[in-house]
Amino acid sequence: MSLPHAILTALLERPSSGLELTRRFDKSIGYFWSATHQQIYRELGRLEAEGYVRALPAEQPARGQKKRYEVLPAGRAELARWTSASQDPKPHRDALLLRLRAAAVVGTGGLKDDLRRHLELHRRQLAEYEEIERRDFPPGKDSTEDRLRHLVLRAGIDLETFWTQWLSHAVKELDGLPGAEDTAD
Amino acid sequence: MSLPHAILTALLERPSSGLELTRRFDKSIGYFWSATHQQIYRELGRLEAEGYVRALPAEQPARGQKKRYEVLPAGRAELARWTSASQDPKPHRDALLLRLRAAAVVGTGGLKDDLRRHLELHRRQLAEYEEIERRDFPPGKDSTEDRLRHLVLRAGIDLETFWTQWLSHAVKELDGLPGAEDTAD
DNA sequence: CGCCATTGTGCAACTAGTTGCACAATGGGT
DNA sequence: ACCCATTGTGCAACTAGTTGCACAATGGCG
Repeated sequence: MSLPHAILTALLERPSSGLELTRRFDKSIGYFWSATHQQIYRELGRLEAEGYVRALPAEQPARGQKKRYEVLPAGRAELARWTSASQDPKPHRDALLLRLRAAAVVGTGGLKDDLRRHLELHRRQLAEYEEIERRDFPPGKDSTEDRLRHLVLRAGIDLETFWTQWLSHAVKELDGLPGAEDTAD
Repeated sequence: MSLPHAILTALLERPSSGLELTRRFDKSIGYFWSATHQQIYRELGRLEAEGYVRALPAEQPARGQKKRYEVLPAGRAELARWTSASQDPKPHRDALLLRLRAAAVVGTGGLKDDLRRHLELHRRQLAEYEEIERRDFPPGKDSTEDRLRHLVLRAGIDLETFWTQWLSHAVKELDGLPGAEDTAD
């Protein structure tokens, strides 16, 4: 139940319209909390109904009209409450690990190619994060806000580093294995 | 849409009743694909209806009765198909990173304690994985199946290692920061 | 001027996962 | 013999996330 809080955070960083939010969710925030535009519009409606955000008044509130939202004090308070409240980690779900485990039973046929593909995707993501780090966090930028945001980015970088290493290892390991016995019935 | 495949994998490793499956999902498989007993029972019903598994016949098919399920050939084929089909990685969702980012805007009050708590949880999980590695994968156990399962376990170990390191670093960083300014309005 | 691709907003239906409860059988204690 | 805690199975309702579509405004192009 964190999408509303992700939106509040994004709106506090900068008041935006639904579409702008959607774009920003495709970058930065979306790296660890993704959302489609449909989710975002729906949630903006709810947040407005609850008095957490409001639409900045526009002359023409017609349909295909840009509506910018800003966070109200109640929204900021709610975000602060949520942020500091203790939360249990959600259980992981990783389909790739599950498939590898299944492959131990039904054979590794076909899986190897997909591992390679994932490796490539993670390499790309890692490169993107490193580019962001270079661009947004040059030495010297270390206000409190910068340090915290940098910390989040470091998590992304280290995670992608882990995945590229593990996947490289996995691919190598599968290459050394007997291979695709009983792939399908 | 992988719960049915997680269940098929578990049942191929060993035919089980709903409750046995539930227990095994609290260990091993559940480490990367968690499920509650309610989900499992519901899914077993579906898998049976689709002809992927069947209940081993018991004398008294009454209510509080153990029912053991086994995988049918169609189920194995479906699992093999799913395992080797290419799948895109699901977008991540990590509430802790989101909260950290929110904290850059609304202050870090309260968050630090929870980071420490999470650090402790990840340390415990890491220790558990390492114990499993010692117990189940002594040197020499390296059949194809063992190698694949070990690979999965390694992913778990490396992930928990990452989290403990990152969280240690994050806690240290927060300690050096001005602290809980505008925590709540 | 009219067409139509693009931008921006949104609803509705569906799927997956979670929470809360119910209830039968079993087996040990009194 | 009876109680009741534990084990095992399951339904129903709810919440969150995804997919598919719809439709208005804008602006460039023939």
